[in-house]
Parts: sequence; structure tokens; C-alpha cells
Amino acid sequence: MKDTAVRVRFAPSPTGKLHVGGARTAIYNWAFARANHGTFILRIDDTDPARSTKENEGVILRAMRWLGLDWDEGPDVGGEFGPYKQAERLDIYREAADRLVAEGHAYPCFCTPEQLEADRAAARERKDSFQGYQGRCRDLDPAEAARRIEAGEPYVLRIKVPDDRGDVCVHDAVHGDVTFNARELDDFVIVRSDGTPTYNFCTVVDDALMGITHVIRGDDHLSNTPRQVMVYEALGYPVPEFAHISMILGADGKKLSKRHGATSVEEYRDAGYDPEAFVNYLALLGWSLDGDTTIVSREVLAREFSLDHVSKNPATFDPAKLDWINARYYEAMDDLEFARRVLEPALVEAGWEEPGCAEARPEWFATLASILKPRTKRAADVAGLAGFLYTGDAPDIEEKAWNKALAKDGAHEALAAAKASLEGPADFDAGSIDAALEALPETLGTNKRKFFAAVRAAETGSLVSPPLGASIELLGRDRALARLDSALAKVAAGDREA
RNA sequence: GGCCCGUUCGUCUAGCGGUUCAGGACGCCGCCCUCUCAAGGCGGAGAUCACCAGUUCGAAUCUGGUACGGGCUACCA
Repeated sequence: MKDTAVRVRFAPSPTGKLHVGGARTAIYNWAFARANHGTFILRIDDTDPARSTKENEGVILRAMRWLGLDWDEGPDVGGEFGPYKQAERLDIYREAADRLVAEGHAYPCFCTPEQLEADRAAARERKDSFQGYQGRCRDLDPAEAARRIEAGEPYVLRIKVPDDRGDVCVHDAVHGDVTFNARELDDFVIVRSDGTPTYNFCTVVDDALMGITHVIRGDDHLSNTPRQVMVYEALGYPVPEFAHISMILGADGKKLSKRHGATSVEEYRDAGYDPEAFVNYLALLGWSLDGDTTIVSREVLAREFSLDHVSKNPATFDPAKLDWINARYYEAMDDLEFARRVLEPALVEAGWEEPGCAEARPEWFATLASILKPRTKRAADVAGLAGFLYTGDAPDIEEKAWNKALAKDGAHEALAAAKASLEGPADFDAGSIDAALEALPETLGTNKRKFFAAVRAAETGSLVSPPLGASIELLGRDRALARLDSALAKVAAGDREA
């Protein structure tokens, strides 16, 4: 039970950024490895030099680290089964392919693309249920083949699917046993005419050599799995367990793409999401702990994740739920942590604060955190919520705030009274300010609603803001009074722009 | 064309033959709290379990078919 020697891998192609679908696959692999005390391997599948870039590789590794998914073996950390980049394993594939040919499990095929296309068209024409490779070169005389290779004729290497293979059963942890008939599998290409190996070949060679016990990957590979099983068998390696997870869809039920908004992990990081919340949300998209729990920390994931709670059907990405989960993680942070991790970056980004500000003014930031935390779903909300603190001594007053709160009878009296009470020698903390303000409406003979609306408009320029006492405390006595003066002048002039 | 996969509230899911005229969460609606906005508390609407046959005393749960969606069928990964 303890150590079943589980070895899993996440093998992204550096042809783009880390997509949320890929991230979820990575999370499941990582969690499965951790929950089983196994090994999590990161491998870069960069056999396609045209589309793979070093830059994307860096982006992916960075995204993985941001998500907090640590790997035990990989391109940067090494390991005894390396190298961990397919581009550096070309010799290994070549060797494996040669062996297959020598043992009669693979053979050279000289058919031109035109020939293959013609065969396919013919099969289609006669409504043949099988439209794959027709096996023209399958039984070529080895001497003849050698002669043609010698003569420089281009050729590919194809796997030889045994014609008596019968049913191929794929053991899939989420779909159960899936059976295919080997007759439907054609002798697919394992090495291209330029000598490079194909995906279905290298993955198997790598997974086998790296001792992968469970292949957890996207649904789109399920149909290719029996082909890969042919390679395992030809190579004489044990076939691993599989787990094919569904893909992630956009709100319209189509595969998640740019049209639906952010699709890369990087974008969510930049939007200020908490990485653990993001992992939490993604983990729940297609997996459940018990049907009731929605907050699943990385730690719990690493302990409780199990393949048999992975659902078969595709899941729709729901940004609203991500936001909600993200807010739960904010809620769980203490004020200073929230200030440091969420507030400071957002305020620095807005150009209002300098790095290190939270450390320098812990009290001020703790107060800000306490009022903003329950109002923040994403870090991106912070600027809108805290902006009023950075608008100087005479902030603009929104037209709506002016009309509804200040261009009214009693506004001047309200502001004057507020000013008088804030000028006093009393303490200037949220509680004291609230207490002082609280008593005023009654003595003025006005209602709380109107009174606070006026003060709020004067102090924040808006009808909506965090609680007034704390907001005023954050502004500081001087600025709070200055803003009242400014508003008082405008009210007296009867002009919002005055 | 062939093969394979999928289908429970708008969304993510629980369910693994009877204790479910289907439970939780997000979202939505209402109430409470309240100086605004949130947060929080309480409550509500929302799913004939894609459809049709069958097996069974009994099916969301098992079997077959149909429909719809998706994947693979490349010298892409």
C-alpha cells in the first residue's frame, strides 16, 4: 500500500503556453503521484522542432512552479532516466526502431504520399470500412528493401501489427476496459522519411524506458492507445495502466479556446488569482473528493486524490466558480498575508504604491486588508476598490454621487457636522470614527442613509465604498478633513466641478 | 465511411439495483444583518437522471438500440 512504485509523467509539447486543460492533466498526474507516494516526472515532448520553442519550454516550467506542482525528475532537475527532453533522445528512438526492424516488428515502407492518398481514395470509393494503410510494403522481401534503401529511395518505418492479434484491451482507470480490434489498426508510421520518430512511437519508448506505470492524459489519446499498445508489445515492454481524462469546454460547449477568454495558466497568474485556488478549481473540474467538499487544498489533493473519482464527461470551465473559490482562499489568509500577496502587487501595478509598502506600513495595510478581503474576488478588483484612497485632497465626485448625495438639502450641514466631529482630539481609528459619525444624523435631524451618503460622497467621491470609518482612518485625519473642505466648497458653490 | 468515448439542476458534481418522487457546491431569487457595496446567516426556485426498448419484484444505476456531442482514423502532438 505504501510504495507501489507509482511513476507518472506530464509531457507537454512546448508549442505554446500551458493551457488550462494541460494544467489540469499536470495536476492529476502530480496529485496521483503524491497520493501514492510515487514519482512525478516532467518530460518535454519537443519532437516537433518547427513548433517547439525554448521560450515556451520556459513558460511551461514557470507555470508549473507557479501552480506549485513540483516534479521529481525532469529537464532541469535531472534523474536517472534522462534525458527528459525528447529532442535529446533521438538516438534512443533510432535504436529502438532499428531493433524493431531487426526483430521483424517493423519494416520500411516506400510508398509515396501520392500512392497512399490514392489507396485511401480507392478504399473510400469502394466503401471499404477500412481506409487506412493497405500494407503494400508489409511483405516486401528484406533483400529488396535493403537494395532500395541503398539506392537512396525515401522510406518510412512502419510498425507491423500482428494480423492474429485480435482484441486489444486498454485498461483505463476512468473508462474501464476499452476494447479495440487490432484489425482496425493499420501499420502506422513510427519513423518518418526524414528519420524523425513520430509521437505514438516516442511516447511509448519514453514511457516504457522511464518506467511509467500510469499514463494519465487527455481523452483525445484514447483512440491512439491501442496503437501504442502495439508498440509496447513489439518492444516487449509491459503495458501501463491508463487514465484518459475529458477535455475542458467553454461556456458554449465547444472546446475551450481564446474565444472564451483566458486559456493559459499565465493569464490567470497575471490576473492575480491565487495559485492554490486555481489548482483547487481545476482539480474539481472533473474530479471530486466526496461530492460535498469544494475547498481542496494542494495538501489534501496530494493526500486524497484518486483516479476513481475522475468523471468521464467533459466539463465546462466556469469563471464565476473560480472567482468564488479564489475568494475563499483570500478569506483564509490573515490580513498581512493578504496585504503582501494581493494588495501590494495590485497597488504597485496601479502605480500607487512602491514595492515593500506592506512591510513598511503593516498597520495601515492590515486595516485595508480587513475591509477589502471580503470584497475582493480577484486581485484585479483591488484597484477599483482602493482607488479612492489615492485621489488626493480634492477628489473628483462622481456625477451620480453629487446628484444623489450632495446636491441635496442638508448636505452642507452633514459635512460640516462630520468635519467638526473629526477635527476633535479623539482617536482616529475606524471604531472611534464610526462612533462619532453614528451619533450625528440624529442630532442633525436627518436620517443615517442621507447623512452617510453625503460623507461618503465627500470622502470617496462615490456612492459606493468600503465601510466609512475604516476608509476615513486609512485616508488619515488631514486628508479626510481636506476632502470635507473640498466638498463643502463645492456644495456651497452648488457646482460639482468647483 | 470505420472505430472509440461521452450524455444527472444553467454550471461542476454525488449516486455505483431498493434507505433518493435524486444530495452538495457555484450561479440565480428572496429574507435577515446593515451608512453604500460586499461578506455572512437563513430560505427558495431549478434535473420526468438525453431518448426508446429490455432485464428485474424493483433502474439514474445492468443490457441493446437511437439521437446529439466529441475523439481517432496524418510522414501533428
